[in-house]
Amino acid sequence: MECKRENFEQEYKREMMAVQDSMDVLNGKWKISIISSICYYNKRRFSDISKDVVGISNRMLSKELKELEFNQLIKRTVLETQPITVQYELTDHGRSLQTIIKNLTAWGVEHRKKIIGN
Amino acid sequence: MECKRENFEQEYKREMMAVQDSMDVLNGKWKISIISSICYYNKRRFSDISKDVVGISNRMLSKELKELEFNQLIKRTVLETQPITVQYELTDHGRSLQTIIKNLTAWGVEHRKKIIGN
DNA sequence: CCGTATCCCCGGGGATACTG
DNA sequence: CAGTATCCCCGGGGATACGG
Repeated sequence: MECKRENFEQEYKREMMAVQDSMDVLNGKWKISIISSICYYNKRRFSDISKDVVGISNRMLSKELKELEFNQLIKRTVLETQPITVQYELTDHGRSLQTIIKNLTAWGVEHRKKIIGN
Repeated sequence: MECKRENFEQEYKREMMAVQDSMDVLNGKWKISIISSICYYNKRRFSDISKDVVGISNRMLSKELKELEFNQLIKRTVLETQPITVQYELTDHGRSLQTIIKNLTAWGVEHRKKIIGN
């Protein structure tokens, strides 16, 4: 009994930590939107993402993309066109967020219905 | 064809908006952790959550709880004990985040394996 | 086209102390 | 116990301009 309680607590601590790990990667005003954009189109260029994610500045897009690349969620490819273009795509690891994004989308729709109204 | 393209774009815009709606509610350093805590225990008091969510201050906990209540994710109940205690629990709407939290937990575990190491 | 460099500001959030 | 009230600071993030 006492033992079970301890396992319960430990298991809980682990889960909390895991959730935090996820949020650390996904936090920031734009991350999820950027991933969504790339995910939706499979491959997407800097300027395209910039248009998709309404309101984001070059500075922030660049910064967020770097972090996502650092966390191995996306892959950056320079295309030797003239002028140079850069393509971003999800890695397998990044693609594994698809379920979460879908759920967030669905939940957002429900939330709007219920709370935001209209 | 042209028409299909337009539908595609429109659908995409909608999904982006929905994701943003979700993130607007869930953003902030502590929200998901707080929800996780309440979700895991079903009912949870202020001081308990304060212990669960390591590092959070009274000020922030209070603020985040208010926002969650405003967005109808949690329900606040004052118990007429001596001294007064306050109980928080998820609403149906809040509980509908359970899937997302589970996915985030699972993803966090994978991410730690893959990137953070150990 | 794809960023970087600067400058600047606001508010998220920490620390601490205090009340019903 | 469950918050408020203050004070304060840092860095997230906007705007603009510039470089390869």
